[in-house]
Amino acid sequence: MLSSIVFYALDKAIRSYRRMAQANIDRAGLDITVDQWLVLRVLLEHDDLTQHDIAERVFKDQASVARILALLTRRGLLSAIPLPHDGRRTQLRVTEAGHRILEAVQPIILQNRAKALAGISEEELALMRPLLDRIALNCAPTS
Amino acid sequence: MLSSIVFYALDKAIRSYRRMAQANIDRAGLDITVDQWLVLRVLLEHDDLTQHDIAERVFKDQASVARILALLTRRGLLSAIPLPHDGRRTQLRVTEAGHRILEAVQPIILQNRAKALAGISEEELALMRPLLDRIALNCAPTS
DNA sequence: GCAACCTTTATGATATATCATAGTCTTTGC
DNA sequence: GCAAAGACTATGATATATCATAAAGGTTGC
Repeated sequence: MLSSIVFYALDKAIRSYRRMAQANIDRAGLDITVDQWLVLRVLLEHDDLTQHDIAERVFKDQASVARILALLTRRGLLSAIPLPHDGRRTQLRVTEAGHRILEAVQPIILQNRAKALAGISEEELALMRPLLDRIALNCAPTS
Repeated sequence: MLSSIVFYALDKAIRSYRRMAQANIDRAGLDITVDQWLVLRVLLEHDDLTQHDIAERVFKDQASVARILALLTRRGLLSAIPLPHDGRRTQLRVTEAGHRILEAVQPIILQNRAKALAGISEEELALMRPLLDRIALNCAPTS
């Protein structure tokens, strides 16, 4: 039965990609994880998000985001300045070091994607996308 | 660019599925994780595997498998009897309690898969499979 | 038989995933 | 304005992911 192994293939594909991506970042001597990169990337474009907002965008848990933000801040890739109008939140800004590492990682990410998708056409990707979205939708808590 | 978001959709689909699957197992009052279930399921059919063999089958790390096995044993779902011909290894056998929980989880897994794939045809799945396999192959360390 | 090598397992360190909850701050209803 | 409700962040507990390595056992060459 095909359905019984689709999830295994899905899991294997995404895990393989993540391992390869991380290995290539490491190999370039860049000290950042794929997940940290993803969050930092989001903050580059939106610096007024709550942890919950960030979590939604990167499809993670708020608790995971909190810990990733703490790590990014500890590593000097992110600065967190208290917001005057809300004592709970902080203004998150990618630092200079953060910008540098984002720029250094960017071409590696593009290479990784190209390598992962070698031999797959845009048409095939276009076929796959709605199916993946449908699975996510089918599994969503509210549905 | 489609390629830039395929991995996000992939990640989201598999994470959504895993969350839903775990939630349904929890809701049924069954105290086991999806990963533990997966490993236990493999051991049901093959009880002569090394941790490395198991890791390959479930696409995990040997270290992860070692910890999952320790947990399964600690919970009484698995028994580990030293093998006489190799002092490093043990004979892993699913216990009675292990069999019971596997049987209880099985129908839930089937429901989960059905729910996740609602509205997707076998033909569409058949299209997706080779693409996922191709991604995994493209990302494999040796390739 | 022994040394070198290989296999297998266990574990330390760190990062992430998840749930639950505590602590703090803000908003809303009245 | 105050109390209740809600929003936001931090953190504890546990599980998994990954790399590296230690520890122990097995195999091979000689």
